[in-house]
Amino acid sequence: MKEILTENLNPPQMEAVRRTEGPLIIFAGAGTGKTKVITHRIAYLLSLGVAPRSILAVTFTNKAAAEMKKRVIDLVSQRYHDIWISTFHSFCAHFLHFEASKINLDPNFLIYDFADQKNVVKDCIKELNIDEKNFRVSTIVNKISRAKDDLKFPSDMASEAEQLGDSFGITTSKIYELYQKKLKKAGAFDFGDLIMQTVTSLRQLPKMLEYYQEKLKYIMVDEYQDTNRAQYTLIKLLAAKHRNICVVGDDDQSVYSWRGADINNILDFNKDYPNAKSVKLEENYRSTPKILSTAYQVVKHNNARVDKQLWTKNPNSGSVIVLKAANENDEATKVVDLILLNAYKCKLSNFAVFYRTNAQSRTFEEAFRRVGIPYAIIGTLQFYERAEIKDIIAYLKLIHNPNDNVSFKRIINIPKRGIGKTSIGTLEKFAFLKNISIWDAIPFAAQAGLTKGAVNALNSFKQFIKTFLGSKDDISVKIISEKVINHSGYLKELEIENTPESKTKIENIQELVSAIGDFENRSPDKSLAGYLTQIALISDTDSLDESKDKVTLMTLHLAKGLEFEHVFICGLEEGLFPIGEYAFNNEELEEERRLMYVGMTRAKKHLYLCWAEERNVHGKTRWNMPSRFIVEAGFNHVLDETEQKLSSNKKNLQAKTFYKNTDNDNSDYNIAKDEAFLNIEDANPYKIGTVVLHPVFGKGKIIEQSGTGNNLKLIILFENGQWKKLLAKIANLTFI
DNA sequence: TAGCCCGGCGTTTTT
DNA sequence: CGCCGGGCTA
Repeated sequence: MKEILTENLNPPQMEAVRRTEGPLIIFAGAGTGKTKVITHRIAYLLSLGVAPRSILAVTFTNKAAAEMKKRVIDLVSQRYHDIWISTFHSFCAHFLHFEASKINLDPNFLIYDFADQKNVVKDCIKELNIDEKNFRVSTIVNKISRAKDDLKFPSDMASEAEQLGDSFGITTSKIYELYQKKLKKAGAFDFGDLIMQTVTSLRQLPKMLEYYQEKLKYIMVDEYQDTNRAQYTLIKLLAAKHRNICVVGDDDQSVYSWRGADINNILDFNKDYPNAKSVKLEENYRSTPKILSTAYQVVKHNNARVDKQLWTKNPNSGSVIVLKAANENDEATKVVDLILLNAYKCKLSNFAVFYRTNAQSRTFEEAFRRVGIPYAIIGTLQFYERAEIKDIIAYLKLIHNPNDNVSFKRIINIPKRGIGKTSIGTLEKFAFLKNISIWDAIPFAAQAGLTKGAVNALNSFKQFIKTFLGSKDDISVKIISEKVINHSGYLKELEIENTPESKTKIENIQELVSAIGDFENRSPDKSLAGYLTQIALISDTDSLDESKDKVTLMTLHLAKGLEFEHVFICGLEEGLFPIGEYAFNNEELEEERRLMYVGMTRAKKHLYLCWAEERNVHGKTRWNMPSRFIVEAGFNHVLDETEQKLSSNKKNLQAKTFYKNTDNDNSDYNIAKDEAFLNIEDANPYKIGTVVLHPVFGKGKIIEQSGTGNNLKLIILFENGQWKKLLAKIANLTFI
């Protein structure tokens, strides 16, 4: 058994599997068989006689957890199904649920998602009379979430802000404090709370901590580079006794710092565990040598990284190509053309288009529609984020817990019951003063001054919800949901609307009902509470349905972990990718670069780097320089040629559409002539060579101009070596 | 109360 | 340009 488990592994993989005792860090580069190592390691532990219940493996996504579970079970036998393989969040949710009585908690807690959080923060801002203009709701939610990622309580945020004299932080800490009170009242945790509360409880209850430390003898963490402070602390606490902690990750693929992930957790692993063994998996089974070396050229520009270089036995075929477009439509057209050119030899599901921002997807969507190529946009609006789904879920949440004000407010007037903003505002204020939930305030609606119509509507709504309250634990979630949909008037309103949109909504609701049916067939805990917990923790990024033959479109962030024959990385322009208007700080730039690296290493055979000279952003045209990442990838001539073109200013300078990096296929794709830069003589003060002062970028020299009048565009080389394309009219330049 | 209009704003989002 | 949210009006 032990031999069988390790015989298909390469030497470092084998070492990683066999090193079961003591701290171990596995640097697992893209496509190096990371999941294989983790699953084999679990199987190997079991073969050594380790009890399944002593093993904990944590991942970030449900998809990864499911995949891991499946592969472990494939390797060993079914009877080992009770190994704890789950996401951080579901581990903590289970922990809190299980230990609820010991930590003085209602085990039926709700889990609030981002939208719920925003609603609560909105209420807090109103209640505290804070000027909404200066405190944007999503900014506050993010700040609160970051604080939780760092295990900071409102008081911590307050004292930190006071020390810095940061008035924004002080106000945010007040919002945070009230926010926590509201969540507590509603019996809800947000995602950050799940982790933070678990850590806090374990810290406060040494006996309980000891129990878990003893129980979980072997701990594995996947995607360790993406852990935040709270997750890091959780693992450190749990592993402190046996110290059999194995972390797997790739610092080069750390792209979530903006969500609290700290790349130093992986880079400093050896500081936390000085005797840690380190294994590097560098043999790549996915990509061609060309792709790997090109990706390495880019990522090696980063300083904050452990040096490692992927290599492969794969044959040197395929290509890495730069694709230059005149504008975003041209970019999409060229991508579509190339897919059509190559589609005869492979399936559409072998193609993926990556972009930095969701807004870029529209152009591609239009282009794909135009030629009738099936496509799937991943991640724009997830199933459980759709309004109609959230509405039905809100009904279920309210049935589960009528004190859930967020859900109450969401559906009180959906379908329309004639209870508008004013009524609900009045009732809410009343509830607030009496320190009760809105639900409990309904009997006082008339007293609170609501109109007769509103009072009646509220009462019949209450009656409707009440019909479920007594029996919610006895009838199935599916039946509850069907009753809600049919008897609340929700479905009827959609049917009457009878638009394409409303029809889609009805379909989605039907899909939800069948998903609930699935839940009841699968889940051991079939209660309404169990269902709500489950859906709160799942997203459907795994809705990537590989059975359908479609081109995949997604942001680079979502691409991590996936692979495709043909990968198009689009919008490779300064300011878009790397993103940002002004100069980066180096950390941010390095993260952008890692994102580029992630994108590039998704490609198995063909990698296309696309950029457009001109792009419509927020309704305005922007002129972009090619991304430094294209240059770093070794295509210096893209920049050289652009600069040359800018400085020589010759009409009809010939520009090759593709800059080939291999001698292989696609050489038949034709070269487009480019006339983007015309030589316009024009009486204006912005002569080429003039030195100007820009309020943000400082001193610079005009090296190019195009357009006339209001449309006069200048390309200015600034002192720090950056060049920017600016519209003369709005650039606010002064002559010096 | 509900629907319309206008102004502001505009990365990425595993749970 | 297109979305969202707030405020105004029928």
